[in-house]
Amino acid sequence: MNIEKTITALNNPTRRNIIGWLKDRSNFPPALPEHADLEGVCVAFIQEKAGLSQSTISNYMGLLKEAGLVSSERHGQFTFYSRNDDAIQAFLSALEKEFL
Amino acid sequence: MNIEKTITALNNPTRRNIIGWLKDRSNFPPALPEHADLEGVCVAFIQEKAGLSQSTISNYMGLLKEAGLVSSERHGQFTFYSRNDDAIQAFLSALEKEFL
DNA sequence: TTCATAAATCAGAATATATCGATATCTCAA
DNA sequence: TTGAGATATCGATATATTCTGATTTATGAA
Repeated sequence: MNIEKTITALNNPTRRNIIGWLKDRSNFPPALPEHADLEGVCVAFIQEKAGLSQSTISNYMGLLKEAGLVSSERHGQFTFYSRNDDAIQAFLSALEKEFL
Repeated sequence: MNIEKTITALNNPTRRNIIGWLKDRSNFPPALPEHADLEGVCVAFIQEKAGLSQSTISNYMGLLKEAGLVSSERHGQFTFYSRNDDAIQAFLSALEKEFL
């Protein structure tokens, strides 16, 4: 848990939104039938929801992943990103410890 | 509680340290006798502890105050800053609500 | 009223972040 | 093996942040 990197990753409204959206798969279009059993959401769906360019979202997902807030799995041409609940919890605990 | 402004204020190690230091008055030199009954710590003490310039610390305290994380009281030529525990708690709760 | 001190504000240089379009890489399918 | 689609990476520009020293603005004391 790198608190510096994590705060920086979350210091952006779109990236915070992405973390929020990923709480619930139904925030995105239904997965293709062949992806029905996979965790996570592909970049294109996140991009569409965020309304920013593909390169920006790819970059954002990289930052969130670097910070440990999401994980990714590649399946074919798709990369599926999902929340890393434990890391998010750990971050909040670290903040409490530092500030309270 | 402006989560954007607050995260930005905390997205800096020195500013996070300041919030931490202000938990305990004994992190700073003893107050002058004529200030013994006042809350908070003067800018000069914070500056010395942080090891950054006066203008930087004054600016940082302004950001923290803008974000509601500290309050200030002027007494004579001195400005005393103290933690705003409620706001810090509210921020952590807001983060939890947004992310968990 | 004038001086010294504490803090705030200003102007500026260096670095980081946001965001894009273009290009490169990877993988499936024809 | 070629083409198309999904991501990732690159290069660039605009904006924001960090941090400084210099200046300005209080304020208390001589």
